[in-house]
Amino acid sequence: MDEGQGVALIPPAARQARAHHPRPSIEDVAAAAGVSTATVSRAIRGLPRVAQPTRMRILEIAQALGYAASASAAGLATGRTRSVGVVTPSLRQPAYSAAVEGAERALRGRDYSLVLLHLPHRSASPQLSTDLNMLRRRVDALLVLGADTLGKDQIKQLQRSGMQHIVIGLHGEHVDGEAEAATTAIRHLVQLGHTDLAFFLGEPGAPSWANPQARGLEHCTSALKTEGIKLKEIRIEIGAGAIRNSRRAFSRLWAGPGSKPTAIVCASDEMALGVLLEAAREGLSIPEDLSIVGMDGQDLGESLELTAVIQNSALRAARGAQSLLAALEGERSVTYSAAWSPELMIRQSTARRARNHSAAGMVETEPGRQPRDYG
Amino acid sequence: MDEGQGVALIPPAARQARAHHPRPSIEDVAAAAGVSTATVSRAIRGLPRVAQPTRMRILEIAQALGYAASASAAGLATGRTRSVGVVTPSLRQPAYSAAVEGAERALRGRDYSLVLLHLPHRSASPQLSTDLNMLRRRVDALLVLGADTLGKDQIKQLQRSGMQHIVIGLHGEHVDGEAEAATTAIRHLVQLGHTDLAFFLGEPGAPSWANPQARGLEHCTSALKTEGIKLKEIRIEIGAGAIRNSRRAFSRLWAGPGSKPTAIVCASDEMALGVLLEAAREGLSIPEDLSIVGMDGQDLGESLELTAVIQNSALRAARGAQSLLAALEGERSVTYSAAWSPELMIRQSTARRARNHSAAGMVETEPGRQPRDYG
DNA sequence: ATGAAAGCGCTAACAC
DNA sequence: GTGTTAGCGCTTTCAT
Repeated sequence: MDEGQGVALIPPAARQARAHHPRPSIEDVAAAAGVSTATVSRAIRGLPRVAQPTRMRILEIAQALGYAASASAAGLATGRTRSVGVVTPSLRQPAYSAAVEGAERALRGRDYSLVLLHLPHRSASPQLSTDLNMLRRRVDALLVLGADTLGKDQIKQLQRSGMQHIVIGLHGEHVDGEAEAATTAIRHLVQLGHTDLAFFLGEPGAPSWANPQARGLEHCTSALKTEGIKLKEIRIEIGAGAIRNSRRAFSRLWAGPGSKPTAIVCASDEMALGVLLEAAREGLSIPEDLSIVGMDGQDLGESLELTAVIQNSALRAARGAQSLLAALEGERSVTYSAAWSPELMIRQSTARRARNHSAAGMVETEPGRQPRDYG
Repeated sequence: MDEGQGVALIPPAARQARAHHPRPSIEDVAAAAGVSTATVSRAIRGLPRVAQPTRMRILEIAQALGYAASASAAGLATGRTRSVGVVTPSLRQPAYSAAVEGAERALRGRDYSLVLLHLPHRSASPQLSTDLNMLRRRVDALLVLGADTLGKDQIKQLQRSGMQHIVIGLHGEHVDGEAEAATTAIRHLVQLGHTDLAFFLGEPGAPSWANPQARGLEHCTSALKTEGIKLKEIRIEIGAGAIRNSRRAFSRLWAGPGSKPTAIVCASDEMALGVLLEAAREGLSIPEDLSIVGMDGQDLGESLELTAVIQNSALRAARGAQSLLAALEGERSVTYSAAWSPELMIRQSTARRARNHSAAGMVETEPGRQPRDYG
């Protein structure tokens, strides 16, 4: 790090220029063009009541002067900032960073800018409210990523404030996204003929998307039991330890007595990776000997060619942003919360259950099916 | 997706309220407190010339009214927006998202907000300049992530505009970050006694940090040769195909004739993962049979307990942001570019070369060393 | 098609 | 310690 004595790249002349804040104002442009500021304003924003030649001249001059309207002044005059706040609990988790990317794209496409607020812990701290409040006067609307990012009270506060907002990923009264995702994954495997499954999921109390412990899942599992399908639930620490822990859990599972599952659902791609590594070590072929379904399935899942229940959070966030903008421009209210509907992305890590699957894995490949180059 | 007919969670009453934009202004607060707006302004911003009881009263009233100063109005009055723009080429790559996180933290800690600009392709398109220009009037300073994010002309333009900015990750005249990182990694392995190395790196022309093809690296490699150390360079597609490709490359390498390297440097954690998977399949123990060094080494590398050359980009970005703020508040100029100094993070994937290491791997473990639970 | 003028909500001198 | 006042740079009627 050498910020302190970092190389100053600008020549003294430019430095001078900056020191005097020589940013041209709309008046400068108006004067240079010999018109009023009102005309310049219309011309630059592409509003109608300007003669074509006049407009051209103004645009040229503005360009030459390097003029751009001050966001503050425009904002004060119009009452709108042309920016929306995006609050996310994480930037490292692919689902969230993808969502932020999606939102950014949607917003920038409409000439809105995105103010990022990173709220790692969903606490009801006064600090948090302060941060939200700061945002409130800075942006026209709020896109909240993650159902648990804001507490109920904060959501209420938002609603009271009358600020337009959308919460992406909320599992509300009607839909439980997590359970739905888990169900989707399990259904896929059952359809492939698997009757002995393991489910690697988060510890009870784990936050957000990695924790499919909702009653929807319990419905699903009890339904399974009546069909004679075994589903062993294995709780894994999520987050940084997910890979290590799922490796360990898989080893234990495989070394243990009793029948081995022919398919595993993992609540995150990291867990799936752990299973993949350990399975490679055991000499198992994926998906011939063992089917694996991931969740979240963005970058890592894609690279690993993992069949996964994906969130397409980028698209969802983009849509959310679009709704927000539509509401802003159309004056209508969209203050609402959207539920997450997961999609199943079938890739290379699941296959129909081998007919004569032994308890220990290590079975001949189904005829006609190429072994994958998985470990 | 159901934004269109999404559940509106606010009751009609609140909806009414919003419709009338009932945001209190500073005058409302002043009136309610029986003071002037100037006093309110001072009180709220914590400026000195306000009596303690007055301040308390004002703060209370402001709180009760849900007042927060309009950023636009304040910005127009002060000439500063209290926000800085962060431009990043990516949010998915851990190094960048970590950097954004770091910057956000630093900025929010100082009550600045962060406006995000995502510029995936470093093109000289007019669109890009437009976007940059938009930002210019919206933020007080710019933090540019990535050496290649902006083209030379755009940097020049920035400099001319006099906007405060810092570029993080630039390998300038003096330091070549990539080569330095590669050198660091290689040196580590050589010190562990390895004399036969492979280097998985990006294709020529690959962007930014994953492409250590600078002349610094060539210096390093030629130096190695004179020491009798073999370094086989293997070019791998980076990005989405990195894992798959490095698996393939490793298989080929291992199946091929001749001596096998005892250590591998990977230009990204994804490549390292590919190697890890394939090594597990070959029955190799890491690091006993094979040492692996990753690069970028944030989340994935950490989870895999990979020895890696890390960028600590979060810290770097935070420092950059701090410098920017210091400059903004102190009026001094910091327009400069910072170079990246990589650090070696020694974790579990490298070990001293086994004494009687066979060409094929599969060697007894060094006495006294626990085999890792790697695949 | 263009211009004059009245703010938008806040801050910062300056006066008291 | 507190109030008065003059803008900040733009948008937006309303005239012309």
